[in-house]
Amino acid sequence: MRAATLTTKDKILQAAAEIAMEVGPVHLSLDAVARRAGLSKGGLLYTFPTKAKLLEALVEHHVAEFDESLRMQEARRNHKVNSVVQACIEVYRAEFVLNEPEPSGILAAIANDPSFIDPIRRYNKQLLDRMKENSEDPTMALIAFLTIEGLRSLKLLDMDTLTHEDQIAAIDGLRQLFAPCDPDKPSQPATG
Amino acid sequence: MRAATLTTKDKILQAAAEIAMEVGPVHLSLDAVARRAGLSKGGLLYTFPTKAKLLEALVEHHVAEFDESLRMQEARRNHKVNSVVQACIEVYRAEFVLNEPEPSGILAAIANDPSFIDPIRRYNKQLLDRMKENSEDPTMALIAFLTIEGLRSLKLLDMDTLTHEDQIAAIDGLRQLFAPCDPDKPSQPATG
DNA sequence: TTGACTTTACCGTCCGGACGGTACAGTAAA
DNA sequence: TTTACTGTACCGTCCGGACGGTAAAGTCAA
Repeated sequence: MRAATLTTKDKILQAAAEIAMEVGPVHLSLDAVARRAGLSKGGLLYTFPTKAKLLEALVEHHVAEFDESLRMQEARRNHKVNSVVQACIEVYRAEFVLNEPEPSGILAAIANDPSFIDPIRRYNKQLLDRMKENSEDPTMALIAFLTIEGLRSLKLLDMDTLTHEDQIAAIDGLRQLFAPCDPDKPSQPATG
Repeated sequence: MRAATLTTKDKILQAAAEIAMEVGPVHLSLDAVARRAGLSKGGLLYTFPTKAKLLEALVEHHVAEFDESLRMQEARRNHKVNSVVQACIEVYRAEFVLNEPEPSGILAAIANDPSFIDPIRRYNKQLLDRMKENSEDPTMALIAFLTIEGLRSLKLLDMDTLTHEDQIAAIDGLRQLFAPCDPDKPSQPATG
């Protein structure tokens, strides 16, 4: 487990996600992943003993990354009203601003076995509950959740339905809908 | 081409979509589809000469069905403001109320070849444009589009993140956000 | 209305290739 | 000496698709 350069595991995960997005999850072969990651098939099988383990890791990695970003955003908003929704918006916004192409590879996992989605299912359910609890208007929390889910799904499927400007407009629109309207915070925070 | 009972083509399409959702698009084999549809592999290949043609038909079918429903909903709302957004909401609502499980199979198509998504890409782009043009507030149109896209993606991935009540709440919430607030139409139409 | 022919809608078999996974010998750094 | 691989060779299975056949339904002239 090195830290300076990209871990072998990370290289493999990234390669797998890229290939899946390029040629489609069906044609995601271990041979191709190994080649793209710059190691042999033996080396790949050494790191991930089966294809299923690789796909599982893909999903785990995706959830873990999102959760980490979310908790960071939440931390700076001490459980105030709408803070979970706001944090979600900001996580998506940060991804978008950094222009992460995010070929997450979860599509590949699901395509191989629908049950790989279970962790995401659980995570999202829990996240939505927290959003609703923390919000003034549970229905608006739902809509916020779904809007972000919509944005994420478009990215997941590599759809350029929204232009860059549209995406900014959507994010800003969401932000305003859930902006803190307290007098002590007259406008949106410029924290990003 | 009979009309009384389900067409062979439709049976195949349905079988393919079902299998894809059950075992994952990767394991969608022509043999399995043929078996499920109640014919031989030869018969299947007679109807769809290649797997690609089958997947293409899956996507086409999906888009065509949605478009038909949408146009019907639009027809009863003569180009009034927000009518496109409203129509979209009602189409989703109708699907939901009828409890269509919609194993649409487009995931299978995309999984086999990402370029199969192109027709959907084009369709959605055009739809979003129409939504924005037809709406008072383009940003809110965006949010409506994304919310519905969120709902659709959850269904596409077979996610039960939202309970039945949540879905109703989300749809009703959307409806209210885009309800005609003209004096001549004081409340939501009960047309459903 | 019969016989000749075409079209439609399949069936069953087979083949080549791709893929997941195994086995194992070797190697270079730490 | 262990860890983290490389590289090669190979196995068994599955799958897409080609192909040859066939039974029934329709067409049409005599």
